[in-house]
Amino acid sequence: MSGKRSLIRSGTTVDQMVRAIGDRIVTGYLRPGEKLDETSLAARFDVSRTPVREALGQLSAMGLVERRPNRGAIVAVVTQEHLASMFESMAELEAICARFSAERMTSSERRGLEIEHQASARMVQLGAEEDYEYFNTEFHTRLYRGAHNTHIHDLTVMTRSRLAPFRRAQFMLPGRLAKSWQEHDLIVTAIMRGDSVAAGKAARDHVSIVSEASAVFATDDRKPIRRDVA
Amino acid sequence: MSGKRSLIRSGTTVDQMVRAIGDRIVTGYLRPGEKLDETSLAARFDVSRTPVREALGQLSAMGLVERRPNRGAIVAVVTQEHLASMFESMAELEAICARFSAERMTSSERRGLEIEHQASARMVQLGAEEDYEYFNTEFHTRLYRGAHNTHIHDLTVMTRSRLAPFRRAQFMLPGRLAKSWQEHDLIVTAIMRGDSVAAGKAARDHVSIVSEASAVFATDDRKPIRRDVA
DNA sequence: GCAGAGGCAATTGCATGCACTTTTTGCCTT
DNA sequence: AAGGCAAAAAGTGCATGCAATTGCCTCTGC
Repeated sequence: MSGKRSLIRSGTTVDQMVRAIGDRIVTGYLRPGEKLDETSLAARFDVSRTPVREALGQLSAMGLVERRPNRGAIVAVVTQEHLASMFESMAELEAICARFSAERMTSSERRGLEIEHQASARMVQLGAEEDYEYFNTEFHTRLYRGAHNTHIHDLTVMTRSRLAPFRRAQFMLPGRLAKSWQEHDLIVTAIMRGDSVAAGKAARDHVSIVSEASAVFATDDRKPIRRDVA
Repeated sequence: MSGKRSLIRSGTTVDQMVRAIGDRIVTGYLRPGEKLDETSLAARFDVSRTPVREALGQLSAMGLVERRPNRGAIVAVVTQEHLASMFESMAELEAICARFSAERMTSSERRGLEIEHQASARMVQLGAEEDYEYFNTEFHTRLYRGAHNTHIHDLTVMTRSRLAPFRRAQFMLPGRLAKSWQEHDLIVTAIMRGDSVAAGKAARDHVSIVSEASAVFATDDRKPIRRDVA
């Protein structure tokens, strides 16, 4: 290899590739269907093809990329039907997390959730979409952790990341911010009073609404797919 | 490479390795904590280290093996806590599948489920454990499919396979066969009358009981781990 | 006798090379 | 001019080789 591995953080080269490529997929920088050329990727990141290949294999196991034997890899393309199934699953998973959270969160976790949630109200007033999105992620992560079930946590995070590209622009919809906050409020309130059934229902409804909001963007099938890797 | 790839079926070599190693883990032939030596595995399957490495990477992404950078891979070792979380998740996932199945199964799917279920009664009478276990797998698979949600299906199958090593001997427990059948019967009945709530509850309870039965075997921490790969 | 340092064997991580498959391009035929 | 075929180009799949890291063993010093 020429010089020091400049960009990206530490870990083995393969891990770096998984993160680098995975991030680009999750953030929507690489679009579904886009071709992932081993040689180009290797050149782009200044490594040999071997770690790139391994990374693609792992991403394929995670469902983020699709591998066609002898025909290269592409960013996983999801059908409308599969997308719907993922959103529905997400709703159920979040419902479980919320339900468990209502039953199991420690008092300090409850406090943290409440505080963060109240703080986010400010973002709504200011219409600070980016900031709110950050809070939003935090909020949901708290629910996943609060469930005190590592496996559910993993499944949920995984599903969430696969949905990420399709949820990207949801807060652009007018009034979505305030509505989101109100939905969060229902969840928080239910969790606070330990009402697991209500918490589950509120969380499920929340995701369902996000799902519908996202469908708008999912259906506007965007331009022909072809962009440079870097 | 020396000759034709003899054993195992088709696909790329990496896929074969994933299946071969994954199967050995899922079936309990390779035990949690067991070291997975790249060179030995490569020699065992008569391939080079490259596909073995890739396979280990993918299995690691699936959670079946654990990779310690520069220190080799081992069969994923699950703590009691993580095991419990997986069983709990499994109960919830099965509950979802049963609930959706009650709502969505086509009449032909319902018919198939009922017929298969009734047929399995015979296995119980005969005490045919192996046969029943096969029917059992079929039964649950029908539930996963009946949910008509590919993502939930995938999550459930994945979780199930990770639990497989720990459920192996559950039917050895005396009377477990008959009890299992009765639990299935509750699920089937609920699905047949479209009672999604009852179906979900019955499925959750079913898994919970399996979980307890399995705990017996999970806790008897077995002999020191060291066995030949082949 | 034990703790720590140094060196050696074993194993992993990555790069490179070659064979095979797929895709493209250009020519020929109709 | 369009279709089809063939050869070449591109790209994937796997094997092999080498550098680097780890773990172990020994040897030394206390």
